[in-house]
Amino acid sequence: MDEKLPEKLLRPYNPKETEERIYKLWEDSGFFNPDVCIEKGIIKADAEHFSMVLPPPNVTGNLHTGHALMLVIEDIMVRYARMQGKKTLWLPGTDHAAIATQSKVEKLLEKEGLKKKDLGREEFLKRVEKFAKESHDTIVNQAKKMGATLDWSREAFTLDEARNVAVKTAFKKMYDDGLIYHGHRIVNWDPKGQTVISDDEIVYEERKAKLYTFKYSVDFPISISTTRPETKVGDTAVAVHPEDARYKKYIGKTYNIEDFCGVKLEIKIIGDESVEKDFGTGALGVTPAHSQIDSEIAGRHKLESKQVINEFAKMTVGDERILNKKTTEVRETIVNWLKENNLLEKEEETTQNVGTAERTGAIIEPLPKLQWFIDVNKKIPSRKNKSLKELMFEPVKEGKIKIIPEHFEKVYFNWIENLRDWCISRQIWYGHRIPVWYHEPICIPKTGKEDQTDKCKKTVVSIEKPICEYCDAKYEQDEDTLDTWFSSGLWTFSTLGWPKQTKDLKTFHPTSMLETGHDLIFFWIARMILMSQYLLNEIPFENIYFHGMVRTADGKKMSKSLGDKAIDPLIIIAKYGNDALRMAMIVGNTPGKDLKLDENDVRGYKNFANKLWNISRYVLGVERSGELKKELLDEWNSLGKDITADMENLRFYLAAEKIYHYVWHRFADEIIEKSKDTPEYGATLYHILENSLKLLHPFMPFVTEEIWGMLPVESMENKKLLMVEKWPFESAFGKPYDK
RNA sequence: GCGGGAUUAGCUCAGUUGGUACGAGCGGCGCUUUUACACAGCGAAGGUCGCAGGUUCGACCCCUGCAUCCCGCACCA
Repeated sequence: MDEKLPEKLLRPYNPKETEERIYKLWEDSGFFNPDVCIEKGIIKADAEHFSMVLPPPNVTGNLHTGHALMLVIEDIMVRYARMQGKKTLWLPGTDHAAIATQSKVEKLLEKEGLKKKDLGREEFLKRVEKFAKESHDTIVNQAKKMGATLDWSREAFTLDEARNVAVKTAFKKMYDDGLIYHGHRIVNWDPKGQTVISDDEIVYEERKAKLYTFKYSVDFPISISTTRPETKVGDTAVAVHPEDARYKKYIGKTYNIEDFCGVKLEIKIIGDESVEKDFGTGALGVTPAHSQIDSEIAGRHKLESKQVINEFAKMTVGDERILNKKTTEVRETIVNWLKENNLLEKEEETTQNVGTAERTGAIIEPLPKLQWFIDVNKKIPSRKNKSLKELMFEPVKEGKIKIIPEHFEKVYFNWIENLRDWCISRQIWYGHRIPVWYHEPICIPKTGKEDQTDKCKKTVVSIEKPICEYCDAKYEQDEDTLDTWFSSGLWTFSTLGWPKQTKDLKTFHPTSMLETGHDLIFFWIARMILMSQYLLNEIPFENIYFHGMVRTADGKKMSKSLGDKAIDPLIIIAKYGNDALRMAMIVGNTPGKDLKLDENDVRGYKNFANKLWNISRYVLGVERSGELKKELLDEWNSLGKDITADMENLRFYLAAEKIYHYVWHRFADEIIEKSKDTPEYGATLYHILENSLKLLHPFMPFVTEEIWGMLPVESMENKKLLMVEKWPFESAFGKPYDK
C-alpha cells in the first residue's frame, strides 16, 4: 500500500531474521553494563539501583526450559528496572557444582573404561575443567539466544580465582570464630560417590522391605525388629521405654552373646523415652555407629559405638561368612543364620523410605567419620550473641527479606527449626580445597630453634600455604573439598568483589531481588542468608521471587534429567520466536506455581507478534495528524498505571495479559477500525503504538525493538534504543514492591 | 505423622481489597476472502467457580469440616 514503508514490514514478522541482529545491537550498545549507561547519560549517576545475580547454572551441560523460564522472568525484571532509569545490574555466572560435575565426568570416563584414580587427581581435574569450560560456553551462548541482558563484563564462576579467595576468607573467619569444627560424627556416606553428603542432598525413595523380628540368642529376654539385620552385629544395646511394664525389670542388665553369626555381642538393656511401646516389639536394637537416631540414644547413655560397615558398604567384622562381604549379601546370611538357629520369629513386608544420594542414586550408608562442620547453634559475639540459625531466621521473620509467594516463609522457618550442623567437607576432587594445612609429623628444627619445636602449629587454617616458624617441615593441605553450596552461599557478594571493599559491593549490595526455583530454598537461599548475615552483617537480597517448575503439557517434570523428552527451548525459539516463548511462559504463570508449557500457547503468541507487526504497518501508513483524542488517552493512561502497578508488585502474568489484550482486542480491533472512517486519528494512533511498544518491551523485547527502529525519527526527540527508553508511567508506589 | 498448594469454560490456566464470572491461549460452531493482518475479522455457544455448612445486605474470594490430586519435610527401629 505504501512504498515509504520498510520492505521487510510488508512481509509477515520473521523472528529468525530479527533476533540475532537485535541482540547484537543491544550487546554492542554496552547498556547491559550500568556503568556504560551512566557514561552515556542514559541513567543518572545517583539513580536508585536495581541489582540481581543470575542463579548460576551448573556447568554440567545445556540450559533446559527451567533455565529459560528463569532467564525470561529475570530479564523482564531487569528490563523494566532499566526503563525506569534505575542503575540496573544483572550479574551472570556459572556454578562448578562440585559433585554434579564430577560425577558427570566420571560417567564419561567410564565409557572409556577409565576411573578417576587411573588418571590421578591432577589429570582428572584437567578433564573436569575442560568439560566445565565447554559447558560454560554452551550456556553463555544459550543465554544470549534467550535475549538475556546480562552484564557479561562482570561474569563470574564459583570456582575462579577471585571466588576462591572469597571462599578461603569466609572459611578462615568462621574457623577463627569457632563456627567451623572438625568432628567425628555419624554422617551420610555415599558409597558410590565415595563422599559424605549433607542432609539436604538425600532423596528419600519409598521401597518395599522386609521387617525381621528375632532374638540375639535363645537366652536373650527381648525380641527386636529390624529391616537391616546386617547392622545388628554392631549393636551394643537394646532400648525400651522406661515405663514399659514388660521390660522394666531388665533395664540396666547386660547380656553377653557369645556367638551372633560369628560375632560376640555385649548388649545392655537401657530405658529411653524415644522408644515407642506400641511399635513392633516395643524394643529397639541400638546400633550407634550406623544410625543417626541410635547414635543419639547412645550419646545419652554413654554407649560404646562399634563400626561394622566400611566406606564400600562392606562388613568389617566377623568370620569368613560375613567379613568383607557386601551389606546386601550379609543381610541374607544373617537371616539364614537366624532361621537355622530358630531365632527368627517373624518376617513381614513393609514399605520404608530409603535415603539415596541425589547425584549418584546410591543408598546412603550412615557411618561415623571425621568431617568438617559448621555449627549452626553457637552464639556469635560479633553478632550480638546470635547463632547462625537466628541470623537466618530473623531477616525473614522481620520482613527485611520478603518471599514471594509468601507461604514459602513457613517452609523456610520449618527447615531452620530442624536444622542440624552443616557438614561441609566432601571427599571429591573437584571443588574448593579446604584451606586447612597439617604440619608434617616429623619436625626438622630451624637453626637456633631446636628446643622450640613443641611450639610448631600442627593445624593451620590459612589462605596461603603456611610456613612453620620453628622448623622446616612442610604443611600438607587437607585432601577434601568444600560442599559446592559453601561457595554458592557467598554468591551475592563474592561476585561484587568481596572480600575487597569494592565500589560495586557498596553500590549493589544487598541486592534487590533474588529470583529462582523454589527447589533451591534450602540449598541456596538459606545458605546465602547465612553467609551474608554472618560475613557482611547484612541481608543478601531484599526480595525473593520463586518461580515454579516447568512441566511438559502432560504434566511431567522437565527440568531434571529428562533428557530428550524435555522440550528444548532453543528449538521452540527457532520455530516460534523468542518473544512468543517468553509470552507463553509469563501469561498466567503465577509465582511458585508449576508451569505446563504447551506448544500451542507458544504458537498463539507468535501470532500476536505478527499482529503487532501488522498494526505497526497500518499505523506507519497513516499521517501523524490531528489532536490526541482525550477519551482514548485517558483510557490508555488508566491502563498504563494499572500495568505499572502490576509490574511494581511483580504480577507480570497480569501485566503481560493486560497489555496483550489491549493491543489486540482494543487497539487493533476497535480503535484502529474506528479510525478508518474518522479523520484526524493519526496522532492518537502513533501515541498509543509508541507507548504500547514500551509497555510490551520487557515481555517481547525483540519484535518491539525491531518495530521501534522503524518508527520515523522526526516523530520523537532523542530517539534511543527502546531497551533504554523511559517507561512512560511513574512508579505507582513510593518504594518498589511495597504492598 | 507435620506442613504447604491445587480443585473456575472441552483442555491448560488467569481472576490483585468480598459487589451480578472482564477473562486468556488452544480446541469446537456459524459467517466473512475485504480489510494493515486468514499467523485475520465478526458473531454465537460453553461455567450451579470440588462438596457441605457458616459469616455477610452480598462469597469463586473470608471461616469450619469433608473429598480428590500434587508437592515439601520428618520417619518405626
